[in-house]
Amino acid sequence: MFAHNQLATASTEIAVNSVFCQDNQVALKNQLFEISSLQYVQAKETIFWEGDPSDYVYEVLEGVVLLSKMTLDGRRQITGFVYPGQPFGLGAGEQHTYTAEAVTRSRLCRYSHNRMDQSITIYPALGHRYMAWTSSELAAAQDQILLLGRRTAMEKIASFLLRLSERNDEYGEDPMYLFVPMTRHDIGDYLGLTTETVSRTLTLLDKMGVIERPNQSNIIVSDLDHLMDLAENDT
Amino acid sequence: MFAHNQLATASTEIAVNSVFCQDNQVALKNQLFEISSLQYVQAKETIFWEGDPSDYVYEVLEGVVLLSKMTLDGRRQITGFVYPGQPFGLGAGEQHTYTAEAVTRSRLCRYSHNRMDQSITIYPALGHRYMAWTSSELAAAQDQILLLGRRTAMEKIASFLLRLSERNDEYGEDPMYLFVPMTRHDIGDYLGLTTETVSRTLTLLDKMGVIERPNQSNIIVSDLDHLMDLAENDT
DNA sequence: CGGGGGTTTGACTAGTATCAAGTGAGGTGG
DNA sequence: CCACCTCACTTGATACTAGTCAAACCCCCG
Repeated sequence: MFAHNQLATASTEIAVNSVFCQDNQVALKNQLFEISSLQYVQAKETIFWEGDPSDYVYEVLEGVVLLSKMTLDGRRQITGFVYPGQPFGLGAGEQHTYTAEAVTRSRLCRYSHNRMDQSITIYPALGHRYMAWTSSELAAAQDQILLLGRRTAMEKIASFLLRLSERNDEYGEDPMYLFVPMTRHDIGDYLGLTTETVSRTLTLLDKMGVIERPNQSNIIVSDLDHLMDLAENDT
Repeated sequence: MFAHNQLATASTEIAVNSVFCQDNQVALKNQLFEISSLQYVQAKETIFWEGDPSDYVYEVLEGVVLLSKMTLDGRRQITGFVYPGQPFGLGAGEQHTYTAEAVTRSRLCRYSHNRMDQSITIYPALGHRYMAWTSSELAAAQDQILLLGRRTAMEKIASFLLRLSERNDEYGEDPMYLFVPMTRHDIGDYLGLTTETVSRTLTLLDKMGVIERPNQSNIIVSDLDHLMDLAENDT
C-alpha cells in the first residue's frame, strides 16, 4: 500500500480522483496530472515547517496530518487535523504560516504552487475549487476560534470526539467506534488544554458511561445523545 | 462625510481605490464599478447575521466592523475586527458563517457575490486578489487560534493592543495614542476573557506604567518595549 | 441635575494548570 | 520467551488564573 515503486501508477490515479479534479474535464485532469506528485511520510515526520517557502499545496490521500504553530517560549497550538480528501498548505504567501506534521504514516499528493497559479489562469474552474477549499479551511479555523474562546474542557473534548466521529464512524452505528491516532498531548495542544486535563476529562466521560476506552487509540461512544448535549453544539 | 446624497460620487471613488482594484486595469475597474454599491451603517447596527444568504462581499471604507459567532447558550465569540481597506463576508458558501456588526458608524462598499464570480471568470487577476484576501483572513484566523489557545490574559491584552497599534498609531510616535472604539465587553468576547478580566488587566498595565487611560476609548502606550515583552510575540 | 450604560473594583469560587508519582502497554534485547 | 525499558497515559495533591457575583464609580447625554 505504501510501496514507493508504485509512484507512477498511483500518481495517475490521484490526478483523476483528486479533490481538485472531481468533474469530468479532460483538459483539467491532464493539467493537474502534470503538476502533481506523490509523497510518503512516516508517523511524526515533518512535512514542512512554519516559515519554509511554500512551494507546494498538499492533499492527504491516506493518513492524518496535523498543522501547528508555536509561541516563542515553546507552547504549541495545533490549528487543525487534516484527513483524507482534504488539502493543506493553501492560503500561504511566500512562506507557510504553520508547520505540517504526519500523525500517522501518510500518503500525500502535492501540487506545485507556481504552476497551480498558472493553471488557474488557464482554467477558471480550478480557481473556483481552490477558493472553495480555502474557504472551508477558513470556516474550520473560525469554528476552532469559537471552540477555544468560549468553551469548558468538557465541551471541548466532547466537540472533539464528535468531530472525530464525523470522519471516522467505521461502522456508522450506535455504539460508534472511533480511532484516535493522535496522542493526548496532541489533543491538548489542539484544544488549548494540558495532557492531564484531556486524560481526566476522558476518564470522567468513561465514568459517566458516555464513552469506553478499550485501549489508548480507540474510543467507543456508547451514549451519543449525551455526548452531543455535553458538546453544547452551536448553530 | 456620511451624507447619503454623495453616494454616486463616492461609489466611483470606491471602484477606483478599492482593495479589489489596486492596479491600473481599466477594464477591471469598470467591471468592479458595475457591481459595487455603497452602504452606510450606524454604530451597533447589524450588517448581516450568521446564516443569512451571502449575497454580497463587503469592504470597509471607513469605520470598524466586528465579526462574531454565538454558541447555543448565548456566549459570543468575536472572530475579528475589520478596519478600512479590509474586506469581509468572503469565503462564504450559500450563507454567511458569522454575524457582522458595525462598531462605529461605518461606510462600506459591497459587491454582488454572484457577479463577482462571473467577473472572476472573465478577469483572472481579480480572482488572484480575491484569493489573496481570503488567504490573509485565514492567516489571521490561525493567529487568533494561537492567541486563544495558548496565552494568558496579560499576553492576550498586550497582543490586542499591539494589533490595534498597527492600524492605529495616529502619530506613529512613542508614546503612541490608540483609539479603542470597541467596548471592554467586545474586547473580552474577542480574546476569550470576561469584561472584568479585561478591565483588571488594563488597570494592571496602567499601574505598571506601560499604558495610560485618559478616558474609556483612548489608551496611550508609554512603554512599547515592555508591552511587546508582555505580548510574547511568536515568530 | 439625574439617569443609564459602560467600566472599575472587591470578595469569593471554580476550573484548569502545575508538580509529582504511579500505571500500563509495546518494543527490545538477553 | 521473558525481563526490562521506555513512553504515553492516568491519577493525586496543590496552586493559581480567570470567572462569578455584587457593588460602586464615572462618563456621557439628555
